[in-house]
Amino acid sequence: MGRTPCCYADGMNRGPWTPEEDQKLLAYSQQYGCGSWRCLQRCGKSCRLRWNNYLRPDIKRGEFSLLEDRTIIQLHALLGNRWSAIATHLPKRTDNEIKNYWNTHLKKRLAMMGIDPVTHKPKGTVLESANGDPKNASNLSHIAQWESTRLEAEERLVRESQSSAAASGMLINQTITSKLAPPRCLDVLKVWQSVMLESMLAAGNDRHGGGDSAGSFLGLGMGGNSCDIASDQASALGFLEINASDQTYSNEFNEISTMQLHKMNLATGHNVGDHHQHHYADGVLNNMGNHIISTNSLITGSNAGSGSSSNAVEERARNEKNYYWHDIINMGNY
DNA sequence: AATGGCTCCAACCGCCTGTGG
DNA sequence: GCCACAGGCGGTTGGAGCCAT
Repeated sequence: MGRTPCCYADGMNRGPWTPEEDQKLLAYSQQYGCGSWRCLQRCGKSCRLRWNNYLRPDIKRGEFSLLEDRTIIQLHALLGNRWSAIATHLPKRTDNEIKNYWNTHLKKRLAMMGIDPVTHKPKGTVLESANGDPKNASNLSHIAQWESTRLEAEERLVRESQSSAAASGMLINQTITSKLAPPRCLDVLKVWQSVMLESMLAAGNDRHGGGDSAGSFLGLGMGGNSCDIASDQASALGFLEINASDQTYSNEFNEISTMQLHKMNLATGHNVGDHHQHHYADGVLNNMGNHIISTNSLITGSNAGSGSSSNAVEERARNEKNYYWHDIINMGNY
């Protein structure tokens, strides 16, 4: 069943591209633009692939930097194998290149660290660890809740990006505009931010009404009565602020922060003072880091400070895993 | 020099979605 | 609503190049 692939049509070339074909494709794209790939003696798919992965003028080739490595790992932890989405956050890298790099390098590196490259969790410890232990089961429940929230946020992101693209006419000649435009702002962080905002608002309401909050399940440390809601908002902003140390993203972070600040003020009627931001950012990150790291420790069976482990190798492996989770949490901080 | 194993990556394949008739 | 088609995306593959034996 199914149609015969267009590449099998009579007279269509297949296989590696020749320099002559590349020249023709370049000339064609310069003359007619990108978006219609029915040219040469190649199927449109093949032309698009060749252009996007090889001929495009703004492609950066060669070794991946440490920053790029970490960004890929962190985005993969959040997005999974959604290479095109990951590629939008790595200027000048193609989804195909990132996918290849992941499969040939990063996957192995994570495996060597004892981390499952699919789930980004320590290998062979998460599922077995519940074992009826209520503490571990509770942590698994936290992970599941977080995962569920993440998926919902991603869905929302996709819907928003599709509608905004359609509204602004971006669908016309989408390929070239998306390739030549500056890197889009860190959608993942925006999603994260929105999740945190919702969590904070829920926490704020709970503070008045009592009960468990979404914020507390995320380990944001918002349960204290001494925190006011504006401070909590500032903490979310601060999360972005301190992640903006990389110059590449700092302008976008500032833009996002400003927008989010405005959004929060509108939503709550409170003003979020700048002086709050860094202070609470540290708190949020520490709380998040401690929460997930402590969760990780629990899951892997380690017990920080217990002194029960005399094995230095195991200790180092645990530390590496903790740093790994810190990297995930500090996404964009490099 | 020949050979076999391994790595890397460009290109292909199959599925899905959007669009227009 | 249905169909045909093009484009997008993620998974997979084939072959070139490298290296050890």
